[in-house]
Amino acid sequence: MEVKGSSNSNNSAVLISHSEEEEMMDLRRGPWTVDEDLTLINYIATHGEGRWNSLARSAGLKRTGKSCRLRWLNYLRPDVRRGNITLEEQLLILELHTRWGNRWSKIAQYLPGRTDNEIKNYWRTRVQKHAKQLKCDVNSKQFKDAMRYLWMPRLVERIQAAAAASTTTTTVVAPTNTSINNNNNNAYTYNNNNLNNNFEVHNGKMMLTTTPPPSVMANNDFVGSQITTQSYNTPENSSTAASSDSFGTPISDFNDYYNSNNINNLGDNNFYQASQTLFSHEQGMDLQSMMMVESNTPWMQSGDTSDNFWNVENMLFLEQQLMNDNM
DNA sequence: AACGACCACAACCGCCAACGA
DNA sequence: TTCGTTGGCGGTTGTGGTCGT
Repeated sequence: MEVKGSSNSNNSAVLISHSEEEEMMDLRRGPWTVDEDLTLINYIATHGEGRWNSLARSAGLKRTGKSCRLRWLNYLRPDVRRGNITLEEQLLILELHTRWGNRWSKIAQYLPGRTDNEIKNYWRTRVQKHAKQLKCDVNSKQFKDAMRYLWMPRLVERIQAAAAASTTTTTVVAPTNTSINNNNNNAYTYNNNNLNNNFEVHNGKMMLTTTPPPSVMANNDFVGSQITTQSYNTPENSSTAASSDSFGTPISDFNDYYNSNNINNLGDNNFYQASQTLFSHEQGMDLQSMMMVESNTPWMQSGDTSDNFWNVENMLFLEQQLMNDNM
């Protein structure tokens, strides 16, 4: 596995002096080297973390305390989970972002092993990209509606499908009228208002439950002896049966968003059709006009168009969803 | 093969709040 | 109360990899 940002075994981290202090101390900047990583890991294993400025000096690292802290928290910590954002995690991110906005650290608290930086990057590179493609603001109601009524049900559907493929007992319900109960630091319960099904996410794994969620470890104290090797980018937990990226990949993946049987009866539509329709609705167009506009829009005519059909029933359904949402 | 565009993500920056002297 | 230090947060940038032409 590659080591992004720290794979430079040739000590190629740039020596750049930005401030006088840095110049005096000959502080390093840029990618961390393996040696630096090992130094930091070993020092923390022995002395613990905190007091990062003095830690950096004591460890002999020519880095700012801030840089050490970030390197540790975002990359070197043993409980950092690396690899693809799973479907469950995507769902959580979407849900939590609708609640808290760009409170990345807060969101990260609910995704064990994921860092705020990782979630932030995920949001910026993938979610915002699609908002841009839809020519709307990522914080707009339209986009949030698209997430809520299109992406999230689809995510649940895919999680359900994946779960069904691996087990035959898990049942997950669409979170179209959901609430999240923060039972503890790392577990959630999605309560569907219409049905009595709950699913919970524990340590990044979604499960149907009828019992209170188990307590999840609150702290990840790192206690141990000297570490001599580092398992970079271990894909542990990074890829499950449901770990494919439902909307992180290019448009083609979106296009099949509603091509399969859909719990919300929105089948036979691709994501962009649905989204664009949603936006048109928000802008006050009538359904017939929307259909005519949509059928002539370039994005509808390009790519996977075999299933491009946005029928009145589905649009009425979506409209009903919006009305319910506004009540 | 070469090149440019795009993507993903590590790392950095600036700001701010908390805290202790 | 003031000031310096520290840690945390959200935003931004830099860079290597990938993909399409």
